This record gives sequence, structure tokens and C-alpha cells, in this order.
Amino acid sequence: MVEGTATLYARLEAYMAKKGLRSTAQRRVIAEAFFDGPHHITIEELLARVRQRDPHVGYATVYRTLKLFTECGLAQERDFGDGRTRYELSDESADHHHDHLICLVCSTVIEFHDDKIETLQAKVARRFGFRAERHKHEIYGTCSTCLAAETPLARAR
Amino acid sequence: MVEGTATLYARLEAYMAKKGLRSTAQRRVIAEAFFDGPHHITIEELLARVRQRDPHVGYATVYRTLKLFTECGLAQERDFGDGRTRYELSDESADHHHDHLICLVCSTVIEFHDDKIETLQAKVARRFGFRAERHKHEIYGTCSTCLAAETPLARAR
DNA sequence: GTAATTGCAAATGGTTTGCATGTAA
DNA sequence: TTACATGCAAACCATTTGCAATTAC
Repeated sequence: MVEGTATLYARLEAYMAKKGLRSTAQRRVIAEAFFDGPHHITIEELLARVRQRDPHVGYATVYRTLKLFTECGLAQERDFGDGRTRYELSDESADHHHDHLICLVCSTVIEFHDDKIETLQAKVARRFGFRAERHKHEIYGTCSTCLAAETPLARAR
Repeated sequence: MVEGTATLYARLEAYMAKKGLRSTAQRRVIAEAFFDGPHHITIEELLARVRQRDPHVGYATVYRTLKLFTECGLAQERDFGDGRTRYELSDESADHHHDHLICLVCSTVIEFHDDKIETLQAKVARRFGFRAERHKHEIYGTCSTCLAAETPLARAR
């Protein structure tokens, strides 16, 4: 299960205390908006959510704060190739590690997890004497919904 | 094996002829520099190679030409997260499909291929009714050379 | 001849940064 | 009080684009 947002926020507080960083109203609002916002959120989307609660927050603050979240292990950056960075709860913060299927038609992102692939990946790294720290595994294509919307002719492709 | 550069160039010529595009000195020089240059080359690196042969080539031309190579299936874009796009011969142009191990210390890129992972990937897509078109599988960590250079203490991490 | 191509410089767009002001501890 | 944070605007930087001059066909 996903940790409660209170627990996530406590982790952030602990990190900030350790580093001598300060707990500010902006960081609290951004954390709240991020923790219960949609997965794979962009800075722009997050800023919109944040400004619903505090219209004065600047976008540089959101950038800086998400960088902070990434440093302290709460968030992970994702790049799905559309030009803007997306953020999601890190594997440790969410229930477990996952990878992505990305629909090139409607941009929907489906999360998946496959233990066998993870195991094989570890084997590949070992084969090269490589210490794997993280990975990115993204499958691009067309999701079932968009496939259904295609004409029969196109679907037969 | 990798196709000879003559064959690759012939494919490019065929594509350009089909599309009514023109064979120019710049495109020839860029193709030559790309086909026998290093894998995962950046625009800047490629431009440097190109300018050894023709100092007047502009960098917009290199961008446009690599986009052309990508369109016609000769090249593939890669993003290893360092801010610039890299280009390599496409799977069909080179011997076969491969993925990457990327060293976070020295930036070395190791190519790997694992049929079992490919098969499992296809299964994952099927499970979601997803038509997979391409994928990106990158493992980030520390390569064997950099591991060897670490202190015993750090290596035990 | 004429449409595609080039080189240059300017524009774009996401992200970062400098700095004066504000504020948590 | 004194670093750390913020908001704004300007800077950055890879990439794209407008346009006049050039060139392939």
C-alpha cells in the first residue's frame, strides 16, 4: 500500500530538519498537492493545483521544491519524451517499483511490474560486472482503448 | 553484421528520391560522418566531425538532417537524461535491437540484448491489450571499470 | 525555372539562476 | 538575527524556425 500522506510529509520534515532546511507554507502546499495529485504530474499541472490553494506561489519554487523531493527520495523524475519532466512518488514512497506502457495516441500511462523482467535485468547487469542502481523501462505503442477506436483496416496493420 | 555504409547511403537515396527530396553535399557529408562515427553521438559531436570535412555546414542543417535520418528509419533518437539527444543507427540498420547499460560515473554506454526480456515485454503488452511499437530499456549504475576504481569501503556499499 | 535546401540569426520553451525581499528558527 | 526561501524576471541551453540566398533537378 501507499504510505499515508502524513507519513510522507513526516519523511520530508525529517529530511529538512537533518539538512537544516526550513518548513515553509509553500513547501507544505506543494507537498500536499503532489502527494495526492495524479501520477506522472508535470510542473505546470502541479503549479495549477498549488495555486488553487495559494495563488502567489511562483513556478521557480515548484521546480526547486520538486528537486528537493527528488533529492530526499520522495519523488522520481520521469521523461516520456514529450519535452517536460514528470514527477511521481518514488518506488520506496509508493507501494513498489513499476515501469510504464505509454500510449503514443492518447498519452495514457499504464504502470506495470514484472518480477521476471526485474530478475533478468539483474542478470544482465551481473553479466557485465555492472552495479545497477535504477532503470527505466518504457514500452511505447497504442493502448487498448485507442486500438479499439482504430478502423478495422488500420488495426490489421 | 552492420550494413556497409554504401548500403545505408543507398537506402537514404531511395527514401529521398521517393519523397522528392534532394541529394546535397551536406547530406552526403553528414551521412558519412554519422555512419562511421561513434554510437550514441550528439549533434554537437557530429557537427564537429562534419566540419572536419566541410567547415561551412551549419548546425541547423545537422539537426534537420538527423531528423530526416530518423524519419526514414536509418537513425534512432536516444535520451540518456543528460540534456542532449543522442543518435544511433536504428535497429534495422545495425545488426539488431539492443538496450543500454549507462554508467553514471564515466558515462560509458554498454549495449545489451536479451531475448527473454524481449519476450516477457511482449507478454506484458499483451496482458494490457497494448500494441507495442518500440521500447526503451536503460539500466543506470556503475560500470565494472568504475567499480574497480572505487575504494573497497565504497564498493561494499 | 522553381521548389527544396542551406546558413544565419532570432525565436522557442522548459528549466535554472541572480537578487532583493521575506521569513522560519 | 541570520541563514534559508521566495517571487520575479532575466538567463540558459538545446532545439526549432523564418527568411533571403543558394542549388539540385
